Amino acid sequence: MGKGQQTREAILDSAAILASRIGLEGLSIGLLATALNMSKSGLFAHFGSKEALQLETLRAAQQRFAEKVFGPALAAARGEARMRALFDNWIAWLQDSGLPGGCIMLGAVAEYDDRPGAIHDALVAGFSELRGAIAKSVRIAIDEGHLRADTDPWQFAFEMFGIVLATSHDWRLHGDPRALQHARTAFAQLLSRHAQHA
Amino acid sequence: MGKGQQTREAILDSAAILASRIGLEGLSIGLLATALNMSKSGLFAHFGSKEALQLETLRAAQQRFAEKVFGPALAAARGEARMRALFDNWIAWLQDSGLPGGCIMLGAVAEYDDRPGAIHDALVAGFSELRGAIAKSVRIAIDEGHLRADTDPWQFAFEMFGIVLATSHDWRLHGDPRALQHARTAFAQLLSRHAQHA
DNA sequence: AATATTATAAAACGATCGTTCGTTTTATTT
DNA sequence: AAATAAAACGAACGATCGTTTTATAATATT
Repeated sequence: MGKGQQTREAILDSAAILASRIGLEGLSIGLLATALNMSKSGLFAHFGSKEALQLETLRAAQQRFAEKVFGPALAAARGEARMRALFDNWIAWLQDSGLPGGCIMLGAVAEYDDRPGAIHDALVAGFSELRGAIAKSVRIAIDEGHLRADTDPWQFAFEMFGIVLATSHDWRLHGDPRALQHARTAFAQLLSRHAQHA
Repeated sequence: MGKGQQTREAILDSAAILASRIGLEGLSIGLLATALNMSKSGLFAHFGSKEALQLETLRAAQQRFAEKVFGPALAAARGEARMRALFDNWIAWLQDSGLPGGCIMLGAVAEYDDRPGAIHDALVAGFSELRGAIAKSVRIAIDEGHLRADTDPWQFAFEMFGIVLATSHDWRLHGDPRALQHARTAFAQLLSRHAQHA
């Protein structure tokens, strides 16, 4: 790996920390350069525009989510076990994504849900893919006979997502540790509500 | 009402529109002044600081939420009917809060959940109060014999909040109208899961 | 070791930020 | 109608924003 690629990754690591705290929009090249003991222009040259830096930061966050949450869940057995793993990993991700300011993507949604552009598009694509992957895991659980056949995968994914969002809210805004128990309880009931009983 | 109060309210109306689109932080006095055909300094004098303007904008949004969502629900009969009214009003609020950029408070949470200060405190207070009010409405429904006695009001409020958050997400980021149906289905099942059967 | 390429730096750009300062215009009250 | 207070203005402040230009230092390639 060349020197350029090396600093580029260091920049993106630092950018993720900053973006998690102040958002993708608030991410400033000046602050980022100071944090890295670099010049603004030297840093800037790596990306060519702020939007490119934001996009790369977002892309890196999406990739890390895939690695830490989705990837490990694929190691679990098809069906209910995998869904439980996915949920557990996701909740763990909320508590510690390795960043001080919480999930970059959830933060970016609030900023860019109504601002057209490349970042908006990347968010839509990412969350659509995520929701689709959840729905798919539901379908697999149905096929495996773990969930009832009349379970609506999209409805299930919607409710699961809601549990995650509420957990994130309570955990981040209120620092409420009960959120984790609430989440576990809610998901257990969501699962049992659609469970295929023998 | 004096002239000052009059323009002050016009400013806050315009500020709500801007803040809903670009966030409380992105709310700029220059843009706001331009939108109102005022001078920056003239506008600024009404509040004395940007943070004061942000706080007033937030406070106005909280008040409008109370008027449009919570207040009307109190007109419904105690218990389940009131909870349904609250939920319906809330979902309607997500679709049209009168602002082009969605709920200001939900947006502000993403910006200020980890930034200490007066805005953070106002958000914590507001959402705590909201959650407490939901829990209270659950307790009333239990007392009225509509919900089972072993229903945990906080758990219920958590799940209800999650449904709202997921609805907001799908509606705003994806513009997905199915979100409304998903929300209704989820809430109906949440209610029936805790329903006290005769 | 010499050369070509890449990476970083320094300085400056115009724009906008929140804020302050006098001053002037507009309302309100006497 | 005169006196007073409130409100809005225009200009400027220092700071920071993203970006561009020009130049130097470090790295890779031959």
